Amino acid sequence: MSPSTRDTDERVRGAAVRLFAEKGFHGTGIRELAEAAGLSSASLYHYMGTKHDLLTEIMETSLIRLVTAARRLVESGDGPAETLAALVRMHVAAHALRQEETIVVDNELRALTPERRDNVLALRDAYEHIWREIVEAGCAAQVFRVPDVKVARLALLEMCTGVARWYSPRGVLSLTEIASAHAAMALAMLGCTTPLPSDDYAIALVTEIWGA
Amino acid sequence: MSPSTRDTDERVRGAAVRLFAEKGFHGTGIRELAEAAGLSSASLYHYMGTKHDLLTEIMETSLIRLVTAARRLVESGDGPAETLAALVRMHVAAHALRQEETIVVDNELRALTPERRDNVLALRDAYEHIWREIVEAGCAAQVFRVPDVKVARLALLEMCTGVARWYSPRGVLSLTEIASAHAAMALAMLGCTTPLPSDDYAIALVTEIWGA
Amino acid sequence: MSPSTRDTDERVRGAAVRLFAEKGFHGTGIRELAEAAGLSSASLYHYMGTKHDLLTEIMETSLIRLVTAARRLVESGDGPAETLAALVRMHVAAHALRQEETIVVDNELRALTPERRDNVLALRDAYEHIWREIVEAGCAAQVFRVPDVKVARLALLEMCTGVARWYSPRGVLSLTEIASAHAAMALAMLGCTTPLPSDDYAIALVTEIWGA
Amino acid sequence: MSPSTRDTDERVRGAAVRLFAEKGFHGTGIRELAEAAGLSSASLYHYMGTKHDLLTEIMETSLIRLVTAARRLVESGDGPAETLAALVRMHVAAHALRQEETIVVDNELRALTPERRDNVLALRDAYEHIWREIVEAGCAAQVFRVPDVKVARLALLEMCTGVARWYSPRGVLSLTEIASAHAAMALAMLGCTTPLPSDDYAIALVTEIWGA
DNA sequence: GATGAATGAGCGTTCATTCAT
DNA sequence: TATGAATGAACGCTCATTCAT
Repeated sequence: MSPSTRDTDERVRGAAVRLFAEKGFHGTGIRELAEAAGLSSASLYHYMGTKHDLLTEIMETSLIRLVTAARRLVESGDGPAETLAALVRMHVAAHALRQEETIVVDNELRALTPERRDNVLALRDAYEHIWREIVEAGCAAQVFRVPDVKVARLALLEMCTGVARWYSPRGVLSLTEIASAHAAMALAMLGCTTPLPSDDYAIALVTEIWGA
Repeated sequence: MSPSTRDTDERVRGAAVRLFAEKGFHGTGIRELAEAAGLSSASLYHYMGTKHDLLTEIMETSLIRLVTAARRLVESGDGPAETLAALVRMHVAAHALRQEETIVVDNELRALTPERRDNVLALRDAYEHIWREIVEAGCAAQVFRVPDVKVARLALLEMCTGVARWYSPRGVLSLTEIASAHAAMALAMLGCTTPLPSDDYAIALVTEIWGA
Repeated sequence: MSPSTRDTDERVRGAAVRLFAEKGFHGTGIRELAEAAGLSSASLYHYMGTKHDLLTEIMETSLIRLVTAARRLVESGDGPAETLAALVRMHVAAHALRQEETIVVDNELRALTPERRDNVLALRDAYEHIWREIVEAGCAAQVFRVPDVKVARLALLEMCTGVARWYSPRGVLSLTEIASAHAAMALAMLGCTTPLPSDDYAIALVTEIWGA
Repeated sequence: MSPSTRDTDERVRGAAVRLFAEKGFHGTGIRELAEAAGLSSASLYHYMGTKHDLLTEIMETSLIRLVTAARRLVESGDGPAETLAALVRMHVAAHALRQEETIVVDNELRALTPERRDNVLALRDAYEHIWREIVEAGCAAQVFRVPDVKVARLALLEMCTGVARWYSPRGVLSLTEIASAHAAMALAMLGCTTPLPSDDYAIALVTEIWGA
């Protein structure tokens, strides 16, 4: 596979991510995608299977990276509070830096065929499972105090995922500031008032795993 | 207009809300919509303008109701903490009880033509403006303490809106419990530790405005 | 049949004539027709059979009137030149005063089903037969001198029929002047230089047969 | 563009000209057109823009050719009588040899959108302007004597255009004979008795400009 | 590797017409 | 007499995909 082939592969993938995020899977036509990738619609099929395959690949890659990052943080984590803060920072950074991919993951589950949806859902469940264990561990250790463990976890994830829906790289706050604010609010939500030192490791992990 | 006409109107609207929420606007075909409403695709056009008109109406109605409810709560609110808790309860209740409509509002902005999107965005901005004023008032009065006012407001809304994405009427927690948990977490996020009495007024308001 | 029924009948017919002339039979929708007649599309069907029936009736009525008028002129005619001039005046007057109906007759033959087209063609042939007999009689009597009898007849009719395509009641020339000019040119075309007195009988006949 | 592409282009155009002439623009369906061109309805769209675009192109091409031919004749014309005879021969030949295209031009103006109609009308006006100048020049030079200049011009054009409505290549008269008959009648109509030599240049010009 | 040509299926929408009220 | 409601069929057009070159 020549370098230019890989370039084209990435142009196609990039165009798909952008368009699927902007217009949705069903709202994006194959010709539109081809034009955005600088190819004819027939040529597109040298670089992908079907439109559905492309979507599936995007979603799976994105979720695998999230799971990978989360596992790394959990393995090297100190206590529940520190680990949860790291997860929040990582999740926020990923949803800000890879806004389009994560939006696709969040919005286009419904566009998948049942079989493929199951695969993707398994990945998403694996990711959420990591969060659940931390939240539950923190509650068990009475580091966290919440009205309801499950509701807290879901609310936490929705809050952090939402960053992808409003983040702009041109905003006044830096990504580090936004991530720290979320970490602080997350711990506050969980009734944990211990102040934590700022730490950019989780953000660095995102850039490592997703690429520059 | 006979009663059966209004019934059919509502069947069409109901089918649209359900399908648009489930499959997305672009993922829902006119014939599918017609079948769900128990009509031929031609008959559908007695009860709606275009498919776009139907989407627009759904989104606008939903947002107008949210704005109406929010204004009522703000007008009758005591202080920032009490008002914010009421807003949270109302928003959560609306997103749980009217899950499908609110999902459509959240996901299908991009399916609107620019002109109509502007209208809908103006409504959404009006709604968010109400939240902003409460959050800012609470911060000014030092009832709330947050890392960043804007980030806090956005995170809060994402957290509460997210209920529409996971709520199930068959869950173990009652809606009141979920709403209260969110109110408590919201205030915790905002650094406000004063305990608030539970209050079902905001939820009752939702059922009043949206109908049983 | 009440007077108002006849009024409505005529409103429907009038709207059809106008719209079929302006937009063509296939270019005119039944709802458009209903709106122009001030009725709902369902009510339209109290005043007509099908859209095709309406077209057929318009065309047949128009051609029957042309045949009637032509026969009256031929029966009371003096010689070929006088009779031909009268036919020209009548034809021009009918195509100016009943511009829309005659345009429909000329343009919409193709929209008829074969069976109905045959009926209408028989009427048209009857009308053209009258012209043919006059032209041929004039040639036989050496009152007319033309390069080719058939070509002359066809050219004559096209010239006179064309009036419906350009006549405007707001033009500077009166209908009498236009009719006389055509009569003069027709005779000139036929190589007949005898000057003829102007005579408004043929025009009066048109207003008599077609109504005011 | 391969030869077969051009062939298909012409098959599509040819089918459109034939069907639009026979059944009218609104009376011709896309599937009917596709079948006549030997393609699927989807493939049709490789060879045309919209159905309207196709109609517009047919009408504009036809009118541009008429204008081109007329200008060539006027530039090389001797006097008003000779030039007018040449115009008549050319117009008649074009309307006989390109019967279908000219019928489309004459009948389908109303099917165009206002903007496109304006373009086409400008071309038609340019063509009619050429005729007007010749008729007026002949009248000014007292070569022609007519009841009314404008009426004469309109009648002349209608007579000659009408050829498209009745000409058949299987008729007993040759095209040259028909064209000459019209030239003679036209001059007679205009009160011009000078006999003119027959001349096939105008007809040759038509076959040159329109193709064999 | 790249694409013009091709298409069956389906899109959202409108058609002329019928019928119960 | 009048019309809302209803529909099967068709409208013009685009879809994702394939394949020969």
